[in-house]
Amino acid sequence: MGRSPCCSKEGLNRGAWTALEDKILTAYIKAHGEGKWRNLPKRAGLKRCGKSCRLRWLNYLRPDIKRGNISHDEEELIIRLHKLLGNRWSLIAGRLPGRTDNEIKNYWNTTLGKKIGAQPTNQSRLKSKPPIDHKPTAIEPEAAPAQPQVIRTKATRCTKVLVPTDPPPRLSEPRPIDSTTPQNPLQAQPQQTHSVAPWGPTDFTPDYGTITNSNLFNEDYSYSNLLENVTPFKFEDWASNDCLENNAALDLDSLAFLLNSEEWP
DNA sequence: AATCACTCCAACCGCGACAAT
DNA sequence: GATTGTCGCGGTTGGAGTGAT
Repeated sequence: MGRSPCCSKEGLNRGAWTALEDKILTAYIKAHGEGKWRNLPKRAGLKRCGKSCRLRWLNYLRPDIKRGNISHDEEELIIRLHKLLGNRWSLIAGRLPGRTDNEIKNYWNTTLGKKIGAQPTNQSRLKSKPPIDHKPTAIEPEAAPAQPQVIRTKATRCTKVLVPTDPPPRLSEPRPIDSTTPQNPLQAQPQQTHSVAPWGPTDFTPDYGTITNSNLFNEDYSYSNLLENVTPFKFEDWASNDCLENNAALDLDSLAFLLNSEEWP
């Protein structure tokens, strides 16, 4: 494609961030919000490139970040989601509140990859080292498939969202799934990007075609994300949360079903 | 105590996708 | 439709920390 570098690297700090830089970045984002990463360093007075600022904020400075001690539940969820999604760390991280894609990726490469006998993504560094002390664990699949089926979802950006002033009507009944509706909402749906919210102000017609595999997961203003924003849920109860009385809930139920399914790879 | 081997994780890099022009 | 700018993602690397010899 031929891209110019994201920023001139001359005169910029690199490597580990100092406490002062962290403080400046945090203060700036608290005052002005996230975004406009390219201009942020200049405005904030940081000698860093915008990308670096973004990464530092997202992976380390964000106030909602949970650090360390990945619980057994989280670990299990990561493994299941990885089976389902492959190395889509951002999507996996999206289902683990407070965890970052980088953290999950690192955790996978250093811990889980060995635990479940999968190839770490960082093969160049680990290829010469066989997994040490590889003992079966409770979460280890008995016979890992040679080629796990991975659904290649695609996260898309959705920057323009029309949010109706009225909330979507609550559905009293789940929509019957007809023969043309994929049983797996993560599968077989053409990629769609919404320029408006999936419901209309007066015409809310739930459809698996409007909640797609991508916007089910991405962090944009997707329907499911809006619901999450209204009622944040913990992943432990994400499939049973009462606030999800609509097709987003169905999608989450479907996902929960898939993750719990023995047949799913 | 010194050295080596290895692990872990923060940070960097390159690229693709999308929006704006 | 082509080009340019920006953002976000996944892969990779550097180096600090730690354990083994």
